[in-house]
Amino acid sequence: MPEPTLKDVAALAGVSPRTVSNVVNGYVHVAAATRAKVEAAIQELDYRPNILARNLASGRSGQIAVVIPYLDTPYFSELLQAIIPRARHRGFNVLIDQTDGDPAHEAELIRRRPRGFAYDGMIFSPLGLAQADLSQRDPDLPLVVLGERSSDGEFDHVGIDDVAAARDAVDHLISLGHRRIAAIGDQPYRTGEAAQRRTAGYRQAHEHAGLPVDDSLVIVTPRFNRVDGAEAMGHLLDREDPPTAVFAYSDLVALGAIRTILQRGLRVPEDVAVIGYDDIEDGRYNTPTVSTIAPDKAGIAAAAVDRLLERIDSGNDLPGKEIVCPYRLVPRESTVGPVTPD
Amino acid sequence: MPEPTLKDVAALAGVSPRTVSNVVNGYVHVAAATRAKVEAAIQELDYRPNILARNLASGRSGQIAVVIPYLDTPYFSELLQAIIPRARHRGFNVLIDQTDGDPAHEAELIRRRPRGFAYDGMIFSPLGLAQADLSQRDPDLPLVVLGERSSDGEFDHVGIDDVAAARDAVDHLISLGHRRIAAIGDQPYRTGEAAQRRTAGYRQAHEHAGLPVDDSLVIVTPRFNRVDGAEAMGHLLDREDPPTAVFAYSDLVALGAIRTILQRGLRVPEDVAVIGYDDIEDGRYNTPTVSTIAPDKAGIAAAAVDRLLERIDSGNDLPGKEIVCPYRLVPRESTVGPVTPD
DNA sequence: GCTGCAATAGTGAGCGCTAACATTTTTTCG
DNA sequence: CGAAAAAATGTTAGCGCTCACTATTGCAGC
Repeated sequence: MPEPTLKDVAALAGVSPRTVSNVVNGYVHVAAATRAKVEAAIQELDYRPNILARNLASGRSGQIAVVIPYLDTPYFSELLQAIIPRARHRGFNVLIDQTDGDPAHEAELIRRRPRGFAYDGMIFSPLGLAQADLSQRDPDLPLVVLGERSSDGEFDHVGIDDVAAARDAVDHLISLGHRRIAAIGDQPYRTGEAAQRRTAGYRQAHEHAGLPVDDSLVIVTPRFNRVDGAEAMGHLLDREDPPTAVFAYSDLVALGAIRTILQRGLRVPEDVAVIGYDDIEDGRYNTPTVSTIAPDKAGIAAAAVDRLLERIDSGNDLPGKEIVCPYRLVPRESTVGPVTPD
Repeated sequence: MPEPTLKDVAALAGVSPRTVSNVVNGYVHVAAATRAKVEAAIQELDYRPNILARNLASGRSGQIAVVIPYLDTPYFSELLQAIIPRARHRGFNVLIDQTDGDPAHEAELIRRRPRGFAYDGMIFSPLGLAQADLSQRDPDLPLVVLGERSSDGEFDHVGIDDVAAARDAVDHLISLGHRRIAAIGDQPYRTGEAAQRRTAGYRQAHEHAGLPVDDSLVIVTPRFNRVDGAEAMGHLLDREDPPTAVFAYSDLVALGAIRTILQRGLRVPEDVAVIGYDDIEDGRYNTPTVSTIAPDKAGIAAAAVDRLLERIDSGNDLPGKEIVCPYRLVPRESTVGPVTPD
């Protein structure tokens, strides 16, 4: 037997299809008695609306795309874990697309809706694309950009104040008495805007404290992962004048750096203090636990989803909006040492 | 201006909508000249088919759901990385659903297509559900089950021979001279079928070698992660007669165990040899690198996707099929020590 | 030259729902 | 108490595509 349709329900309940549709979609102006009648019919037939038909009729797919560089990088997977329930709650399903940071792929995704995919809007966390590349986008695609850049009002953007966060991280190290502080993760090239903001914060913290910046302590890494952190830390420790503290541009970098420090028989934080960025779960369970900048991931996810749906509802004719979410500095063992819990 | 439709293209090309549809969908019987004409019109109008309309007309969503317990567990994320391109290549988009192993959620997903989601079939990797629970499924949902169980011909199942794989892992340790071998990860309860298969392999290997099994060396853990591995290893090392080798039921467990061993000042593999299961990337880059059972993830992904699409195409009236994929034993440093590359 | 079968193209009926518009019933209030 | 506003429901035309069914053409075989 074929699936029951809305018409079947209407016939059984003795009302019009329109009324059934109203009930199914929670429209307000339905008399209680009518609603009960319709719901009984729905129960009896085990009716479920055909989503495909609804999509065509409404012109909506009920899906949003979330485009991130890496699915298995903790920061992104944790962010995704926050985005999905938020979207679900609002009646939208999430399509995930991983770009590997490939600039061509990223550019293509915002330039033109790919064939065979149905989504009503996109949350996009670019990696291989510079600020400027984002203007070449499909103006009809409702878009919210995540991450470290500013939108200049051209599009919606959700993120934290990275420069301030980086400055806070380095301030924390300075306040602990450190004077030779390395930075691991700079990317002084076109698409390294995120890294450059952290470097800017690093410099600001030094300036505020009246400390000189030793440029040789700012280490460039191609990515923000464990291996990069471990290698960079190795080079730093090979120097005659190694730093006493490290600001790592991600928790993964921090974890890699800590591992190298420990492998050399040195202690964290006694010999070298380390602070990371992102507040990923691995850092919270590491030995030592990793001090970090904790962006409000739930807040970012909620803001991004809500803004995107607002934009979709509006027919995509809203001006670009800059949404700045809070972050917290979370001191843990890797900077302040073991804390005895009460 | 509204999006161009198939009709617009047909008008411009001077053919019928049907012919345009044929061209778009790569139907064979289209004269080359006609095809060229239509393609030119498509180009000119920048036409893209409306997926929503196609879905309704064809009764297909072009999407499949992949249901896994955890998105950020390396084994699953790596498997997903293999499934997605395979499905894409075949013209299907992948919807990801994470269950956290929640039995109720898992049961619900296979019992009844949730409202608001469109997919034509499901690849399902159950965690909180026992074999028996799978029979309570929606018979109309094209389903392929992944992981460690057998289907008994009731549904399609793709996996490796876990009992044999576990046996091989333990054989490997035995062949290296180990006689006291622990197993970390047993789950002797209803939903622990996967773990129980590995324990069976562990026992078989002992039997074949004529070794007695010391049941106190079979450690139960609630999950297969680093923390569980680290804790279990701690208990084992606290014993008066610690094992000289460990078969960990996942690479994460192995990584946790290795960490505990190293923290105690012992060496791997000289003091304790460790072999894992899954062949995740973390294990390949760990120090020491982790010996493991490497399931053919690409093969599993391909088999699962292909079988599911076959089932969808057939209208879901295929008998259940058991697909067994190959695996490899990969000896690395954690059992055989450093290997000098040529 | 005629039949018959491929190859090629056209016609039109939906797919099951939404939503604009229309209609009827109920409520509000001077 | 009657007019107007609000609530409740009905009517119906699509949404843009696919696909079963038809109609036309080309050409081999006799």
